[in-house]
Amino acid sequence: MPSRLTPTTGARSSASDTTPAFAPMPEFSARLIAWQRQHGRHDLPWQNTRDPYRIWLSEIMLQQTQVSTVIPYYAKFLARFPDVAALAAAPSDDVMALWAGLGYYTRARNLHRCAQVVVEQHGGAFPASVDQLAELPGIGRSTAAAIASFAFGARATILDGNVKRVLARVFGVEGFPGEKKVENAMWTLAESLLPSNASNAELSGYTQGLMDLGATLCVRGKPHCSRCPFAPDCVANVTGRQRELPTARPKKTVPTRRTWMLLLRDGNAVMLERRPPSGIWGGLWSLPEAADEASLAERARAFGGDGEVSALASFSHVFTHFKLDIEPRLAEFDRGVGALAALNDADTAWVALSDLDSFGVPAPVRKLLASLHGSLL
DNA sequence: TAGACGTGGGT
DNA sequence: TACCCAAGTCT
Repeated sequence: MPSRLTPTTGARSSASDTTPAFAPMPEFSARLIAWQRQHGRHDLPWQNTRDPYRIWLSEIMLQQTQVSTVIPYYAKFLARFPDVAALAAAPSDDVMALWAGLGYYTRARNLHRCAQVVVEQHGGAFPASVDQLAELPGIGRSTAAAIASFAFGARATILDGNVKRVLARVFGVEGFPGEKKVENAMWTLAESLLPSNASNAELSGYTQGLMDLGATLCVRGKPHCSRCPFAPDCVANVTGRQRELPTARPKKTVPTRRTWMLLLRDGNAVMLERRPPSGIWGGLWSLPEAADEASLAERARAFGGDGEVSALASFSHVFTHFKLDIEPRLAEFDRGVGALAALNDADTAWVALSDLDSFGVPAPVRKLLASLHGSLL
């Protein structure tokens, strides 16, 4: 029986609800499972295991982050924290230091908290249900489904960027998927596509297939439709609208902020300051900042310097939602290495440039310090 | 609910 | 170069 792939507009009960309902494709899951078995990815570092800890760790790292970026971090974490108990027992600063450079640092704080909750409230074993998983810090609806599916063979759908792209194209879902209304429609569609009578292994393969199809064939730029199992039925392929689906995010001009950073140096050591727990780079160690040149000089004096600062090359760092112009200023300090440690407190640390790896430092700040380290050698 | 929240890779 | 955005969650 050929399936209907066009939107059945106006099929909803409410007349004011203009969201099109999409007819399910009965053989969608079977086709996807078969494709995944033969053409999907089977050798990623977090595959070929049912260990919820390893699966959970990978899923958190993979949130908004590409596979190639995650791989080295995943290896580092697993080597240092082989199980959830080891992670739960670690000092927060160690977790942040290991996460530094991966971005979205709330994930690291939630990762640590989640490990502690699993140990203290679940006896060290991750819960098997989607609902219980979704109650844990840092685990939302999609990640809960991924963990439950991979670790326990649960019947639950993910809805990540891959799935949104696949659904938008195959079923012709219009509208920016970041918009709540569109996302809700996609959740409903994704739920309707889940296989009804599948084994645990098939359900894991189905979930992996959704990700693999989006990541390897149904890619953003130029999808490889000739190899896709859904090509004959895909709305985007049939109508040549691969470039228009999914609907792009509305353009917005990103504002620019400016900050002055104090590079207080004493010999081979620099002073780091702990950032507040929330906001950009929350909980990381960075350079002391000020909103203008004069305030920075004032801070340098407060730390015991003579107020003389020299300009280093300015640079900018682009975030998703704003651009940050950074004005680094160098101030020399001369107390001698032995006296520096006595100046440290919970939020201040004099650190040897060679020891930066043991602190969680934002990527652009790390680069700035690395260039200084290089120039001192 | 829309905005905050990083970084690096692809085009 | 500049722009887009990736295995999303939280508030």
